[in-house]
Amino acid sequence: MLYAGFMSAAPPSVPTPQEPVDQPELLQLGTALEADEPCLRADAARNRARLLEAAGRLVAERGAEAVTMEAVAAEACVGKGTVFRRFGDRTGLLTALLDHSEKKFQAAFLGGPPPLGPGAPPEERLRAFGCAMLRRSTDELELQLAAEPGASRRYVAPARRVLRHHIEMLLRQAVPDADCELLSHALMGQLDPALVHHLTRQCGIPLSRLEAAWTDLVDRVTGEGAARR
Amino acid sequence: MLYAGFMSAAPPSVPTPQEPVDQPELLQLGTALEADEPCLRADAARNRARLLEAAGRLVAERGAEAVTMEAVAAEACVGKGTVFRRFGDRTGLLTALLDHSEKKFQAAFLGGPPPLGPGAPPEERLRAFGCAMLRRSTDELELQLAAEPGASRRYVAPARRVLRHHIEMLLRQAVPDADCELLSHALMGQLDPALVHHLTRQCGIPLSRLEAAWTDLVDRVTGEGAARR
DNA sequence: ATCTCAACCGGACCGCGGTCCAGTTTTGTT
DNA sequence: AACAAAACTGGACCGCGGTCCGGTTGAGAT
Repeated sequence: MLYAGFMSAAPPSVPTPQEPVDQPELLQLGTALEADEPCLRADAARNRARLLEAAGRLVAERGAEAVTMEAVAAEACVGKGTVFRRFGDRTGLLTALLDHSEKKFQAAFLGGPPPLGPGAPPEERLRAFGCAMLRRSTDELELQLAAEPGASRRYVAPARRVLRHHIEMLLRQAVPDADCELLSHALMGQLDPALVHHLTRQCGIPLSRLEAAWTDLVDRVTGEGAARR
Repeated sequence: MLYAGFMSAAPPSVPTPQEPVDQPELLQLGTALEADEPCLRADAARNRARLLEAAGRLVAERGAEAVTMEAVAAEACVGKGTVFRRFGDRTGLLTALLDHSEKKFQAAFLGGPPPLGPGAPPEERLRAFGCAMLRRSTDELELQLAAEPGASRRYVAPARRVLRHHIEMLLRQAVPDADCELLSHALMGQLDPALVHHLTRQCGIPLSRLEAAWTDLVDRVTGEGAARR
């Protein structure tokens, strides 16, 4: 009765019981920090805990690459499907493993004491933020890397090396006193095809704006912009 | 020898008859541009051509994601093993597909006419280089993306978004007149865990240098460095 | 206590990337 | 022309990520 003449709106909408994958919800400043799982059934919550623990054990004992979905399932005495239902995919599982330190870090720069948290001038906060992230990266690096497929190969691709090297050379001419090798990586970041795809296709940003941002970045880095501003 | 130390430095080096995978050799300025394959046996060369052609056909007809190793092999009437022997892995195959335009691009900024090629001041060459790369990316984007596994997800990861957004906010305070959204991506590039791993673990660069480079980058971008230099 | 239904579970199943090796073809040598 | 070594070939095989679905179980309503 409820749905008399109502169905026309609903698309094909299979009776999928709504993706239950728990997103690592982006912080909720001020709310209780430990109310993680939305409203999980008892057994589901128990399995989730088991799975995370098992995954942690695996990465501790045999390295991050041993964290295979099947292995985790077996280690937790749980079906394979359960792992996927809970975490969506491998990346989701690894991300969940990182979630705790992630939240701590977010809390630190969002509400913690200066210079990381609010209260210091923005430039100083930026400097502190970068250093904090660098240190954090070196700690949980293995997981961080495993969570992103193909991450370890990215900076070894020959093509990329040539391009970066060219930027580095030009930088050496333009700003001889800088650490051009490292600086070139920052510039490369702005030209990453994946980024370009994301910005233009998914965010709808026109190419012209990307170009403008690039020239602006070059100006700032080479110090040419200082005169103009 | 060109690629010594590329693929994770062959460890125990089994009696494998030397990886015959043909690297997209990094440019050889001045040599013949069409002597691509090093010294391939006749049938091997023929199969290689067949494979590339088949792959091209597939990507043209059914998109880059249809370029499966098995599909390419079948389309070229060739065994699966042959594809892997020739190109190493999927990435290698896609890379080889991109190789032609890659070489053209390299030639353009290495030896072509200014402002891309030599002859113009470095700042101008940098600007031209970026714009050229941006345009190139938008063209062969699909392949470029497919060649790097997980590339399309990278910039959608929630954690990354939060971090980038924080940088963006700080930038807005520090340099209100800039395109902070785009600028933040460049800064993020310098903090990418994969990059940190590559620089510290594979290149042996100490963390302190990364930190120094980061603060220097912040100074340059916020214009604070101008006063200091 | 019982009923009902949505949520959950497990594991069979699929496709793909990647490896391996027995057999075949090419090339250089005598 | 005949031969041997080297290089190449193809397809069976493996492991893993991801999907699917029939059966089960927990939680609220009566």
